[in-house]
Amino acid sequence: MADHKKRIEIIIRKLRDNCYKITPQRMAIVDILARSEGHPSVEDIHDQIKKDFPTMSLATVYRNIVLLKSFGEVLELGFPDGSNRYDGNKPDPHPHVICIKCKKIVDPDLDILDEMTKKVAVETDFTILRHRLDFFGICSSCMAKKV
Amino acid sequence: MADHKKRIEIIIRKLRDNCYKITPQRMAIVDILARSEGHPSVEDIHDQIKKDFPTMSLATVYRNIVLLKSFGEVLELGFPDGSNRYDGNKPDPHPHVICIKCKKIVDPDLDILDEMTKKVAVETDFTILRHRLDFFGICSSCMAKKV
DNA sequence: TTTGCTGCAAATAGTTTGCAGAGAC
DNA sequence: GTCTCTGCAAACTATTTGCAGCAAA
Repeated sequence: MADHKKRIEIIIRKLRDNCYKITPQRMAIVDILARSEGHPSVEDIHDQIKKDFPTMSLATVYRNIVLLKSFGEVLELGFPDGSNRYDGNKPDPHPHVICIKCKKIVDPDLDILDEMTKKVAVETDFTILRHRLDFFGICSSCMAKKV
Repeated sequence: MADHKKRIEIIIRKLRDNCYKITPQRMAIVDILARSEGHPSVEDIHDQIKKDFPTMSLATVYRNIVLLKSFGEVLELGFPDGSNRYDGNKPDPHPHVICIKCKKIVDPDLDILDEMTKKVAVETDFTILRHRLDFFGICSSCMAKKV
């Protein structure tokens, strides 16, 4: 079974288990988030769904994202400039590499991060629960364009 | 000379060099940011200055922070929950360890970060310009309180 | 004196909420 | 049939902006 199909099943089960209803709008949002290779924004999700549900309201997108976040099934990526992007495919915190030109977001593999977390815990005497690591730069295709 | 005094001098020189006026309100903001051990928010800065300038407006704080950011003399730490904190003492990007209980922010030493940045650049084929690394956890004193 | 700065208030953008009707179960 | 969900519009919060008077240089 395709990866995103599994994610959709997991999310639906969580919704049912917690007595939430499966509405077409909610399903459409879950569907986009579960695929979410591109880390869509609320606007992206809303725009995409409006093709099928012209009356879909932004409030519904926001409400469902809050709900899915509360289950830990969506990762919210808030950026300093105020923009928010979402990942419902890999909802656990992981590093991101962000192109400041085209806004593309890539997920790198970084095995040293766990080791680093331990070092930080020792040094600061904190109990570390989670982290957030973003690299900002320019991707190779934007670099080639030299815009 | 104390560290923050140097920072204040550096910032004042930049302002003068760029023909910006040195007003009492601006100085008060620079002063707080240059000390900024605690990574204050705009509200923090505003509240603190209102003791001396009861008419100080939030708009002035925002405007001056924008100005200082444009010189690279203040680091803005925007968080996913929408809150913003500022560091005018160490304005270059550096990792933070944040207590989710008392909101204290500590700066750890992390020398592996440069190495990690290089690895990411190779792996993703990005030109990395800057990064943002935050660890979220509970500090030892909040841990002891067990609230 | 000149020009930029401040304080106020209004505008803005992103997100949340109240309410009445629609729809899932 | 019950109770949650949705869509709409209004509310809200953090930040920005227009303007007239004020003050640094």
